[in-house]
Amino acid sequence: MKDAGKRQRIIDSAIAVFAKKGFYKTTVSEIASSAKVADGTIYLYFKSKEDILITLFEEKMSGFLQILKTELKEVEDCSKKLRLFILSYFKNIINNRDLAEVLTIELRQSHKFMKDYKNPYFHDYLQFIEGLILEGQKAGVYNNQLPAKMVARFIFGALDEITLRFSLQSKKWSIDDAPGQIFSLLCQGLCIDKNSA
Amino acid sequence: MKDAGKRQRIIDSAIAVFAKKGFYKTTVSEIASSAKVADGTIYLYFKSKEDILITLFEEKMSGFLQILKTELKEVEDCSKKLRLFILSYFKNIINNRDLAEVLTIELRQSHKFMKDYKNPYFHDYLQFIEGLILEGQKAGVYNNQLPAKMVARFIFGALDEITLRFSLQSKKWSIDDAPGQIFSLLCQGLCIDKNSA
DNA sequence: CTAGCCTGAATGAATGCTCATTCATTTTTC
DNA sequence: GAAAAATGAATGAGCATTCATTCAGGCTAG
Repeated sequence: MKDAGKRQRIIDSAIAVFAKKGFYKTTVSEIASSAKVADGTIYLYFKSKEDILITLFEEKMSGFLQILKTELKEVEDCSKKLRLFILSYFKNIINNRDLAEVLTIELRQSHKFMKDYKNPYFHDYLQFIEGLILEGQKAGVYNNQLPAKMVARFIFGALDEITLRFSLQSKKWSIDDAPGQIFSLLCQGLCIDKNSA
Repeated sequence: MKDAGKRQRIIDSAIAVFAKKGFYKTTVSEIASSAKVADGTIYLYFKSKEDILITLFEEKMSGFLQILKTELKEVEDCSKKLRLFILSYFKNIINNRDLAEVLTIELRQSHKFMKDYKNPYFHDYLQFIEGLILEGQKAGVYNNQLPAKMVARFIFGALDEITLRFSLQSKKWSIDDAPGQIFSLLCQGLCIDKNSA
């Protein structure tokens, strides 16, 4: 019988190596040796190198979305939800930096390197953010002049960039403060006086 | 004498093909045939396939920054500057979608696939945004609780994501409205009432 | 109980294909 | 008619994938 633990080891090793060298520069041998497995064994568990990446996307992104949904289930107030979302996002990214790097960097080219793979999980994830915005708009708390889809992209892009580069930066801002600052920037904007713009 | 026009054609073809297939999936032959040039000719103008990409970064990013700086030179008011920046960013991205795709997607992995290439031009670009923020903070218009470096990343990430995906999206929001909406979101935030957060 | 058998997971060397790069030759330029 | 520029077929390195072989442990017949 095939070994689920071995399969997991391959995925985890792939995440680490992809994060370090990028998808194209990592060789299947490297994943194999990092997972303490023979090269050929990889192909007992996955169809191809690309299949490892796709599987990884699906399992990890849906897992992440699951966590987010669970964590926000209790909360009622939409701004509290948004704040918690940002916090949770940060926490998860920081604790899985390799994964975050693989998901976001390779995601960007996914439509190019996997013909007709549409990243349904990424789509779900964006829809989740969009849902948060729509809710706030319906409640009359968020400005409903702003298209929710666009706001969702905006938030995703901003969070993605900030968390992705967090570690590489000469820490001019602190990880503990960042989520609060981002929430404030998002909700209240950059300007001190709302009428000054 | 080497032909500057031919060199340019190679760069432009590379942008188109990289955008379509990604750096790793494009072959030098494809660039060559798209530029109507023999494979070997590429190597008279560039050291390697990677060198094409690096050159492309340097020339295009510095050119883009140049344009931005020129366009903003006249403006005094920092919020007008920010608004114009967003507008100009959109305009340039929309008119050079292939380039934008190459710069941002491949940029994300550049530190992985080119050993020790540090993207100085990207850094300059971020510094430029940071400068806009600092200026506004000094003028007392922008909230100076927010670290300018972080805000710059935030803006870059948001704009990057939105413009990058603009064309691929089922246009739920319009290209003409987007820059204004983004400016508003950035300056005044998502919430209708500043004290509701 | 146990010797022989069977199954299928695991291995890693061998295969073969895909390009980046080179370079001997041809063409253009002045 | 040199020198420079361009060509594109040939080269060979790198690497995903395959597959003949090994091995472990469970099952059966006697």
